[in-house]
Amino acid sequence: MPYRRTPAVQARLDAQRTAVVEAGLGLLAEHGYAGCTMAAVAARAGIATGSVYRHFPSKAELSVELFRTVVRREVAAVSDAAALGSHRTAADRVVAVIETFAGRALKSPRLAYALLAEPVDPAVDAERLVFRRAFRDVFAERIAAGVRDGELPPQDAVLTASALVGAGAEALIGPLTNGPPGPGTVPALATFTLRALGVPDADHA
Amino acid sequence: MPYRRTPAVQARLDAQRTAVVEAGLGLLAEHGYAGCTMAAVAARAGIATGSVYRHFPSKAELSVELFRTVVRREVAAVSDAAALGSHRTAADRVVAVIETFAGRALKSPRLAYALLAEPVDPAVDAERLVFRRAFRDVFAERIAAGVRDGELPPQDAVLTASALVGAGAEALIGPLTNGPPGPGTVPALATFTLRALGVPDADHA
DNA sequence: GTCTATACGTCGATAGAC
DNA sequence: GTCTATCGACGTATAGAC
Repeated sequence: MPYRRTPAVQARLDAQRTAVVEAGLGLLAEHGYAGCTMAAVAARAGIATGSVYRHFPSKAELSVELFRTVVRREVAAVSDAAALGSHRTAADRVVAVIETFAGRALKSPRLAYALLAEPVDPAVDAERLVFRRAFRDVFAERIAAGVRDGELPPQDAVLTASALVGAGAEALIGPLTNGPPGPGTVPALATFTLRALGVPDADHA
Repeated sequence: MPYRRTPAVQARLDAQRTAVVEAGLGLLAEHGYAGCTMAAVAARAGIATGSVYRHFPSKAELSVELFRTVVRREVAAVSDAAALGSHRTAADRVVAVIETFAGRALKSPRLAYALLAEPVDPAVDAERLVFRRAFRDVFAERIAAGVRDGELPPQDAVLTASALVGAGAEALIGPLTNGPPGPGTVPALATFTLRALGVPDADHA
């Protein structure tokens, strides 16, 4: 009779895989990809180095999995922030996304840097493009709605959305790398966003 | 008597190195990093694959050299664009940088994509950070001047500069990847830039 | 330019599930 | 008894220090 994987074994394997991912996320948040060595991940997960390869064929694949997990979490957070409330302007919602993301980033600077800018394997780099498109879509939907309602001046919603994604990411990289971020970063970014959307300064002073 | 490298030999080596870089730049512009295999570079330079390693110890190092060469060229182009003329506003100069970069990018889409977003070796990724800082500094100088003169509303010049770098880069990635770029891209980016700087729409309608 | 340190990925041996 | 999951040390490549 051939060997069959019993539910108990499968459950243990699943738990082990989860432990690996959790360990990786912890290391990512503390030391970025630089601290995510296979040996360190294994040690934190309580298994041997070689055993990690039972779940992920290479470090690159593990890194991609970690990246995707973090991205899912962040996209959910900003989507929620954008959806909250029922009578808010489109500009308000876009700003809420920026503020939410920036706030979370500044609270977990090492993780945010890993997500946004840390030099990484090309496989993870490719995922960054996906990540940005997801964020762009969250923006574009709101901006298009604002333009339709006449709340925002005419503009190419997708282009503005892309630009805001890039602006937010790049503006955070500086504060994330150069020591402690100043307290004015998030408000400054919000002002930038409102101006870029075409909301006159008088309307948000 | 030990082997001495004669001037003639040295000259030939230098010429060969130049040929390698030129070949790499050509391939980069046509097919991005994906087309820059060591074999292809060697073939175009008219030498054997192994000979490339006489000049660059690894593909990563060659890639970094190519990246730096392109970046030098682009930074020079936008710096010139920003410096041109003697009585232009700071906002004008910032927009000129954006328009120059975007215009050049859309004329060499494959090269621009390689420069901005193509997944690459981490060593090149690290260079991207340097590249963006250089662009940021070009912006920040002009923005700070504009704020000092009262031409632009109060703002953190470095933050706005970073944001504009990210915005320009990200806004171009879409058009660069999705087939032929629409003709409205550059003007739309210019409008975004002016608004983000805090120039009222009335002043540039 | 050499040398050391670090990290990825593999492998044979062992323990344990079927 | 057979097959599999796990261990952890090893080979190899590479990067950084001196």
